[in-house]
Amino acid sequence: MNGFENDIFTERETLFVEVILPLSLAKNYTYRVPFDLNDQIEIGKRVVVQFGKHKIYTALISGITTKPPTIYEAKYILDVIDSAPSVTPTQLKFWAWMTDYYMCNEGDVMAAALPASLKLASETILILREDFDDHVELSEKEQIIISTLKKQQKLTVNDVSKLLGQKTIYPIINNLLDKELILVAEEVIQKYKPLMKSFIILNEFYNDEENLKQLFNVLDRAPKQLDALLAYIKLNKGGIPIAKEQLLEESNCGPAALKALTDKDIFTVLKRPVSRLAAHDDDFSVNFTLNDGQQNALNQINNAFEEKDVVLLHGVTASGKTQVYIKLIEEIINKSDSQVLFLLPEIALTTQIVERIKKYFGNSIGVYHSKFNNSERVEIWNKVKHGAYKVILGARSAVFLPFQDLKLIVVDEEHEPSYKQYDPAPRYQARDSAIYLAHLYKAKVILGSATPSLESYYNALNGKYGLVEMKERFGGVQLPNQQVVSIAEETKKKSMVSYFSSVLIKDIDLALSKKEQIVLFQNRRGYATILICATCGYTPKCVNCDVSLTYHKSSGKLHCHYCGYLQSSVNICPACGSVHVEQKGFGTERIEEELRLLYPEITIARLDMDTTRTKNGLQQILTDFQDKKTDILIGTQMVAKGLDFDNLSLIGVINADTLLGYPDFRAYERSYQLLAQVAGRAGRRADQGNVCIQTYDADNRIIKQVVDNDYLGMYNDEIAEREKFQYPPFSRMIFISVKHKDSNVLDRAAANLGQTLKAKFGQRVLGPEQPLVSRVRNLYIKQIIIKADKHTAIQKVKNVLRETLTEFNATKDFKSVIIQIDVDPY
DNA sequence: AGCACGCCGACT
DNA sequence: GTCGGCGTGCTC
Repeated sequence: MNGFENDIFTERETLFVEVILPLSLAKNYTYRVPFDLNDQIEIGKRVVVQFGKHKIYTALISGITTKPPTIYEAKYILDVIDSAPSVTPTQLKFWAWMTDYYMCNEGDVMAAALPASLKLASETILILREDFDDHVELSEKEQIIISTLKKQQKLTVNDVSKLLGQKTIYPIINNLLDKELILVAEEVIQKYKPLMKSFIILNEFYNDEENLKQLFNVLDRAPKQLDALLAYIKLNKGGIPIAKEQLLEESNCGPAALKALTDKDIFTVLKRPVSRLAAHDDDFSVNFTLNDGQQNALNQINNAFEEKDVVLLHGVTASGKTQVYIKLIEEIINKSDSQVLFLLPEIALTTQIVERIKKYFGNSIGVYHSKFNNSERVEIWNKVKHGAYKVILGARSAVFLPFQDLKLIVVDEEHEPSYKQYDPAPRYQARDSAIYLAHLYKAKVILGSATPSLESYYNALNGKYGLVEMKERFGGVQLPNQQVVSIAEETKKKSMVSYFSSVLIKDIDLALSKKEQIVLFQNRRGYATILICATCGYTPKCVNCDVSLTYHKSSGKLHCHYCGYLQSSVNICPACGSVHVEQKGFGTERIEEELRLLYPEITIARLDMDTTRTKNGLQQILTDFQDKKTDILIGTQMVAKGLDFDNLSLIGVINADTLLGYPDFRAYERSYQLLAQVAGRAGRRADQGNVCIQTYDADNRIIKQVVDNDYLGMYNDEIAEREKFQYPPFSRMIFISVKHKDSNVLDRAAANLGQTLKAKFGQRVLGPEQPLVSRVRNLYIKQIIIKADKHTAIQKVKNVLRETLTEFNATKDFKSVIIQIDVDPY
């Protein structure tokens, strides 16, 4: 073969691409490239492929090869969507790492990483054939479908299912296809549509002054149209089209006048895509100076970055960590044209801190979190990709953005549990993932917290991370005065009024008399009242899950907090017929009610999952509190995070025991963090604030440590416990959840898997054990834990585990057993 | 994920 | 018998 022939051969070479589908599939799939798309193929570009008989998906090219697959015939890709890769090679590396580290599928990561609008999917639709024969005999159901199609020309598969009220519909659809009455098509839903707005421009003809003068004369008798024209001339800057809204606002004419002018060809209307994202002010300016403590911290951070890639900034509440971050960010983006990622817990992103940072960085800042809709997310994605955003404030999913030149990642409140995604896969820790991401970009990471996670502090003390401490509160703000009230004692003295101790009541009265605001904290996620029959002890339970239902006053119904099951409340015990059905336990809703009885004239608001479900719910509650429309705010964990109010002087913790009693090795650490955080909200500016902690366990060391502000004491106690029982950071944990709808099958499966794993890892395997809630959504659950020794290569453990699970799932009896893996489950 | 195929109980 | 639900396997 000579070179010539070879050249021709390469030109017509058949290419195959390996693609990632946004589905939870164990492997990637190979498609064949039609010749005419050969030169468009590039890793990171999105392609349209058919997967299965009906569905069309957006897939991502992850590899290119010329070797055809041997055991099957590859399908052709249908199209290439992108002209330039949507996903960068660095992102793909990050995805691969996440897939491997968190033991999930690449498709899981893709599904989580790409904004929904970048993933098109198809929907099967039915349409009536033009040549269809009206005389064919039809069954009743077929009749329904056909007559509906005559009325509305297309139906989705889902519509048909609803129309007939049954799940199995494909046989019916197939019959209709056979009878040549309908066609099915795949309609690809293009999810991202740029937002189009109307712009107005004056016909060129009137650029000539003489013509314009004439126009004025003509319009003399149409004052509204004249107004519109004058407004146009006023706004006009060198013939750039003017937004219709702006023109309407400036003139006092209505749309009718504009329409008249357009009809006369004096104005032309142009449709143009505009950004959905609100524009901010001009360029940024960081115009404050750090105090000595902050400047010192900044210098130390910069010094530490010389040797370490990660620095932990441990600063007490109100020490002004944010100012330090801002200076640090400013230095970075001034020095080079690079990017900074600023991670925050979800909840903090809707509050003041964002406004504060926006103030400094203006237009070059982007915000990314779950409350944004899809189209907004794509716009942010693109702006990050093109480098228009220098600073990105985001919740955990912001680690997936297509950064160009990332130089720094700030992880604020690094101890926050919300950095961990629990469901669905990828079950990733955004803080830990950010550290790997930074490594890929050769960027630095700063972890900040007033109460660092034990892992991070341990890493810092052991030299893996740099450590910078800020011990002074900003502007000499005093620590709040914290008091612990024993509920047990007050109950004995009969001085409790409902859930409130005499001490707390006194504090509330005092604050109210001074017109200061109050936050009451109750760590029960919104709802907690369960019903119990006083006669027989019966408690209504969820039909799908092994949990008691909780009573919601607002809906008057019983809710399952795990699967969303709803049923009406009971007045008569279904088990024994007794009418003595009582409420037990208390959540924020109950506290609110009791408080209203005590303080009927006071404005009370509630902040929890129930009241913040809507897009603006949270913001509204916070704004009202800020504007002092609310006197008392009752809330769950949410109140602990990122809130910063001038006039807040009292924080009451209704019951600290619910935190401490949690059966988890991290319960004490979490309790400390939460209580310290809550306390830190009191009196950030004004005089010394007050914190009142009610508890049955007044001697608990964690409560003492919170009151004494003794982080180090807490750390030392806890780290000793962790070492003793070989919990992280002295080991690595992998949780394996085994689920099945049959509890007997589950028991055997879990026991079998536990045994197999014990044979390979010995003592490091714990369980199978029954979790707290042993049935969710009709699936029984057991848990196996692997505590991998810190010194053994975790990679090896994972490899063995992977093999074991593949083998396990191939076992005949256990095929339908669902296995979920959670690496670093905290 | 979502569809086909095959098995099995319930209902005409 | 037949219809429809449900479990299982497969998709390049």
